[in-house]
Amino acid sequence: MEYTVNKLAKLAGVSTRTLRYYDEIGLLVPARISSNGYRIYGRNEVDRLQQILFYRELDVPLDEIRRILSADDFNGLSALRNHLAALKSKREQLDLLIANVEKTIKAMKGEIVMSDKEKFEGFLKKMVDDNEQKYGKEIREKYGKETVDHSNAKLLNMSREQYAELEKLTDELNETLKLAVESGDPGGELAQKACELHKKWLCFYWDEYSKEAHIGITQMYVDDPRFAAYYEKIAPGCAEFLRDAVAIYCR
Amino acid sequence: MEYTVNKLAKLAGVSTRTLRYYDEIGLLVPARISSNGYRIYGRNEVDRLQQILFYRELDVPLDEIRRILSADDFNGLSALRNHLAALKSKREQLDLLIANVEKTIKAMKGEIVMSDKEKFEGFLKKMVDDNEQKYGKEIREKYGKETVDHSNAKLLNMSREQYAELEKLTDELNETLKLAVESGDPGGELAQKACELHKKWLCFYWDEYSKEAHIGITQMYVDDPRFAAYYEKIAPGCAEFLRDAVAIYCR
DNA sequence: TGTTGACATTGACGTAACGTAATAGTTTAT
DNA sequence: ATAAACTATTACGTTACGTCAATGTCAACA
Repeated sequence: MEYTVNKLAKLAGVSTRTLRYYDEIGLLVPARISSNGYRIYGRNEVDRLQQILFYRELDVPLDEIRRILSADDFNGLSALRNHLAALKSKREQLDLLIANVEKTIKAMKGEIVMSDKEKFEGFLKKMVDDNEQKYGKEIREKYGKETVDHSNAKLLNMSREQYAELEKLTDELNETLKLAVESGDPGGELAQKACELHKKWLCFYWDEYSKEAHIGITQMYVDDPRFAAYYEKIAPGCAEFLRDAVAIYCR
Repeated sequence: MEYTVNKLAKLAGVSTRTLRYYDEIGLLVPARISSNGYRIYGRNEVDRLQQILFYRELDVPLDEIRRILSADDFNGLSALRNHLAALKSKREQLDLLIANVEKTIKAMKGEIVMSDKEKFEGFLKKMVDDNEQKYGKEIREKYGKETVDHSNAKLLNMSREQYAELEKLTDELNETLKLAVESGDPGGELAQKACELHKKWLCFYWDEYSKEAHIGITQMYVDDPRFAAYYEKIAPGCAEFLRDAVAIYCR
């Protein structure tokens, strides 16, 4: 049950370079180093590598894979369930693409005419789907299936102008949020402006807005490392700040 | 029907940088450059971009996409059909992965026990599938469905030792081939050795060997740019050389 | 008319996830 | 004992862009 680099590499169908790289970035560290300096992998590493490859298959960056696998609350089983859901979602997306290609073939045979927009439909849906893949399950669990489906449906039905508007709103929100965090006061003017923008932003996805849901989702931004990471990129401590600000905003 | 970078980028869901990069590498050149130096894309470019994204979706390197799209015999319709087949093949692979994950979940719940080898089954099958994706259709068309299916089935059923043997044989074949090409004589000793190795190599995939099929497939190595590229990497003019050598070998 | 803001351009350097030598020590097989 | 097959580290190359930076252009508004 002990493998050297080559053995494990062949078993898993990856290169030895890959294994050394994973060691280098601390993603998959050998169980031990033998006296001659060779990397020795054991059962645990085999399992971990399997997990890694699963996520890699989904184009999850190695950085994030490490985070996922080392999350405090990491639970192999639930991670796999999530993974399974993601795979199925990917398959649905593939089905969309396949349908699009079939449609295109028909279009080329002159049977139908496709608009420029339609030509990229598979890819647009893919974007929605990526979103779904990342956050769908959690949101679904917390806010119910209909909310999410509705949200996606809304996104798909948006016109180009609406989409542009959403993009603009997003930028404005992020900018305001950044300044607000710098100001440091969750009850301040900037922060409350950010809350309002965030509410508007949410209403792009939601059909009905409630203060409880607003508070709930900002709490989730704090709890879920994926959301947290997103907001952390805007400003340090941003998720917490937004949660606190929204708590005041909704009072 | 005319788009500037930003317009086309938003339409297709890619970045403007991507479009400028595609221009830079000659993959998607604008229809014209307006007087102010702006890139202007038209209907043709929209279609071409759609094709590009299709292939990109399949992780085909941009280099190869360009080759595919610019092949002399390129036929949009048949390319799309090929693309469709590839997508469907990808979906099948996904199904395998999904099955594997489900199995893993069961294993984690203690219902079944998986061997180390089984743990990577989805990925091994993926390799077969990649092969299939690349060459499946052409071979299928020329040699019939059963030959290919059999070939894949054989590959999947191979034991680890057999697999190692195949790898070794492949290396030996490539090495001999390289030397043979350098010698320059298709009828020479080295070349004929290479032919024999190639025959052995083929027999790893085929159930029955025939001289005609051997000659046929080496001809295809010359005709099909994808195979040609593979052999070109071993030695310049390698595909042609092998074809000529095999013609002598089978006489 | 001047200025502003949203566009466009070309460099040019950064990045992720390895591939691919080059060089050198170790183990295994004949 | 010597070759073949493995291991190691170091280091530069590659693909497909992301991300500034510096600069130019265009439409609109005060």
